[in-house]
Amino acid sequence: MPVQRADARRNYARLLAVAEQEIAAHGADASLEQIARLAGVGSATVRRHFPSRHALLEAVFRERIETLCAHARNLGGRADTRAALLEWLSAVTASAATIRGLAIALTRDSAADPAEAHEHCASAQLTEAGEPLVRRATDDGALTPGVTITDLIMLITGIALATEHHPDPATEADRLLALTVVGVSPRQR
Amino acid sequence: MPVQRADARRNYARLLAVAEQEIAAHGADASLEQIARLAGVGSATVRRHFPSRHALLEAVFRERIETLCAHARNLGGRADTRAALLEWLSAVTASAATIRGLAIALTRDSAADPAEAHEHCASAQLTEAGEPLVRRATDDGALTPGVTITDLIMLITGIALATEHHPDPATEADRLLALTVVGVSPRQR
DNA sequence: TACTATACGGAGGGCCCCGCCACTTAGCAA
DNA sequence: TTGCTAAGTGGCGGGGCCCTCCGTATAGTA
Repeated sequence: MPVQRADARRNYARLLAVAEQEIAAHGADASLEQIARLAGVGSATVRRHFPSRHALLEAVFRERIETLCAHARNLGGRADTRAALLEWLSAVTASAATIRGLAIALTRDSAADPAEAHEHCASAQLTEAGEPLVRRATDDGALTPGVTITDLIMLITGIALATEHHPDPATEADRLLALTVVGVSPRQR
Repeated sequence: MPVQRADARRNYARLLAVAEQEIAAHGADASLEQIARLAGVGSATVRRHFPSRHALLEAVFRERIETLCAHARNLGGRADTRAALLEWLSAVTASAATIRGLAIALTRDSAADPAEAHEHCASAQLTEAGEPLVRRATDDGALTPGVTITDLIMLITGIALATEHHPDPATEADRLLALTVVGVSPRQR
């Protein structure tokens, strides 16, 4: 008994590819019907493979999220825990600011259907992957006490959302992240 | 020759009142038709008074923005320039996080029709009002060099957007603002 | 009171999301 | 190879929203 029929898998793959382009072109609320049209399938098929818009976003960004998680894991052994955390935060910021729709997806799955499988949603994955970096940095005294991984991810998604309409989102987002890291107030005392 | 007919003024006022409620209830992309229905006017009338959704948002938030600008002006005389700036930033954050749709409106008018009157748009007004506070704080060495009023407003709108779906947006936003002010890295040296 | 520019509302077209259901077809078994 | 069956598909209809156009009503004036 095949888990999924061959044509279904084919359609899934085509839809994912088309969706990626459409979302890159028109943002997180690209037309699902347009995606179906470009993929050469009926609109019901989109809905069958991706029950909600959020599910589609999740699927489209899955690889990218996993790459970021892997990056975090690779940085886990670094001696300089502060540098490791900052490098990862910078990478996440770059992705969130560059890949259209990602930031919105991250904010939205915080408040999606509560019944849904929230274990594997993008923001949960990122949180889980980044947590060790934060903990190690905190233990080293390289992080302001009380700062959590959730705080950091929220700040990053916020920065990405705010810079979305900027001429050069990536640069601006990185700039704002840098400000956030050192703080707006100059180091005193 | 009256600038505007009495019935037009009446409809404008009713629409504004209804729109405020609807936007508070359903966010920045509340249905314009629903607003028209609740106000008891045709949908074309909404469009006549507010050519774009952005124009409607601008009108709805106008008073609040002006209040914030007045607040900034009142703080202009404070001796403690750092405290003055921080108080204002906190006030802006509170508004952006509390009033649904305001943050989105702020990000959107950065990238609205370029031909439109961008002189009086909400973000421009806030920028203009906050600039003196930033300048004075910078002169006092109470602000990290290079930080502009534009940066700060972008950070605040970002924080507001990211905390929108949080159970307690106001508290969370204030918390993130505090982090941003002191910086994620602890003061060193 | 009569007139006119101003403002109004509804109809119609286009696009989209969503759910339903009859039909096709992939993959298995004889 | 040939049927069989359930998984998978696509189109259709309903409802909603946005937007534009155009005939009509009315506020304000002469």
